[in-house]
Amino acid sequence: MARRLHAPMTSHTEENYLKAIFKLAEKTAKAVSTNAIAAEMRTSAASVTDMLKRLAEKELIHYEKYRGVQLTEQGSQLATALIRKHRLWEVFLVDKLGFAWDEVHDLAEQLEHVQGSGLVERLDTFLGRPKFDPHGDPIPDAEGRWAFRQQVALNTLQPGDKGVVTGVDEHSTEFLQYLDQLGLALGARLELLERYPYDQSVRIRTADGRELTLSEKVGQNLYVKVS
Amino acid sequence: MARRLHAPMTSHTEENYLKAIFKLAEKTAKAVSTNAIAAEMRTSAASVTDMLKRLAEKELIHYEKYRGVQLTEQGSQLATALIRKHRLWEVFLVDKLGFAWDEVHDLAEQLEHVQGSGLVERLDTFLGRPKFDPHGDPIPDAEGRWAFRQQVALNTLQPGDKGVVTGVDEHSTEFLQYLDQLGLALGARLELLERYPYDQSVRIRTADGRELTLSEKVGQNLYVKVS
DNA sequence: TGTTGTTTTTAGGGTGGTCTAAAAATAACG
DNA sequence: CGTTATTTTTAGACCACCCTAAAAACAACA
Ligand SMILES: [Mn+2]
Ligand SMILES: [Mn+2]
Ligand SMILES: [Mn+2]
Ligand SMILES: [Mn+2]
Repeated sequence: MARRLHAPMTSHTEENYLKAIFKLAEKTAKAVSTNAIAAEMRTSAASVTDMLKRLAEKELIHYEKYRGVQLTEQGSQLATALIRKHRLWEVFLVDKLGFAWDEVHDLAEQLEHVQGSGLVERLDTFLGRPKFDPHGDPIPDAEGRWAFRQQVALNTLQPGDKGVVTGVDEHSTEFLQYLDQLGLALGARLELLERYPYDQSVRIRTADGRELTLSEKVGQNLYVKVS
Repeated sequence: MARRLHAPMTSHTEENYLKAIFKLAEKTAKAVSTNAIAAEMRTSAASVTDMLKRLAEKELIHYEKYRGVQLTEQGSQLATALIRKHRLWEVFLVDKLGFAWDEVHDLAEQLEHVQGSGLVERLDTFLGRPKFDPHGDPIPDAEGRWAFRQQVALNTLQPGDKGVVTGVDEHSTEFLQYLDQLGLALGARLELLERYPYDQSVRIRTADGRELTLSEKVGQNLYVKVS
């Protein structure tokens, strides 16, 4: 292709890989494995190896055969910028265009790759410099700094504890729509009434007085700030 | 590639070709030539021939070797939808994010390819269903219908004629910034004072009383609605 | 420590998109 | 109408990204 003139330095695909590696590195602390990336990207391990060579060539990751990968400073910055864009666009889609929180991921997945000077900062300003996206995930600022939110999984609360829903661990449409159905949106206040050790489910009361029983799965995937 | 599951039916590249063909077909009425497309896309004629085969295969164009191409109904609809998206995003960038009218083309060129059900219609609603983009170009509606605007090139006016700037034929940064410098934005009122046959330049008076002499080039590229 | 099972890489190939150079078809003109 | 100039297509190659199947490396464990 002779490296097209104004073509961006990193392709959509490369960016998606970087984001996946960043995400995996967050959870594991150790070097990220080829298989983990393949699972995250829903692609083959062979394709991943292929891409890892390219990313290493561009010095976006540290890569040693069979030893897994880590993002370089540059790669990390790129991934952070991408997450910033992704989450800002999600805020736009929900706050300005009126999409539901379970509808925006795929669109943001595309919008995050739009390149152009000033776009992100203008978008940020337009949205009122939000610190969290529609799923409660933090939005890094222009310098890559992350806001920290004091939150725990719902099923770590004890009976009598009160809290506010601040985020979700899962982002699937099924889970988010189920929460909608239960009337549990971001910001919802609740009190934990009882814990059932048998199946790790919990009983809660919402701000409007409804009592709900939530499975272990829901309790793990819902984050709350204890108040 | 085994036709990836959720991959869109048409690639970014194919969409850009369709748009280029649509644009060229508008001006020429005859079948669009390979060379014209190559020039418009800034690519080689060989690459164009290659792509024409693919587009014909997908029945987006009618293509006969050496005979040029025409969009099929389907291709035409796709191109129209793309132009709609492009221009709506331009409105967004200017009206909502505060970009200047000469800065938005490249960004819209990327944003127009974002796919997702409901996005365009929600964007349209959010923007107040605009009928024209920041350059005065008409935005087709969801059914592909175009608004018609009664406008002529500035240099067709006669002394004494008054008008309002409604659009531009050229979209280059240089031209648009020159207009900014002259204080000639969309909606600017003006009166043609005199025509100079020697070099086809014209003298005008703006709403705020300034008198300007505009070259033939500017006179050709500025559209006005006579009032 | 050798064998087995898992992970990762290589080998080989495919598609979409690009290019240059050469061949073929069409258009222009004397 | 034949020759020349132009346009268009083919030939052949390259890169990014993907795949499957086989080989190689590593990890686990008896
Ligand atoms: Mn993405
Ligand atoms: Mn999110
Ligand atoms: Mn485009
Ligand atoms: Mn425009």
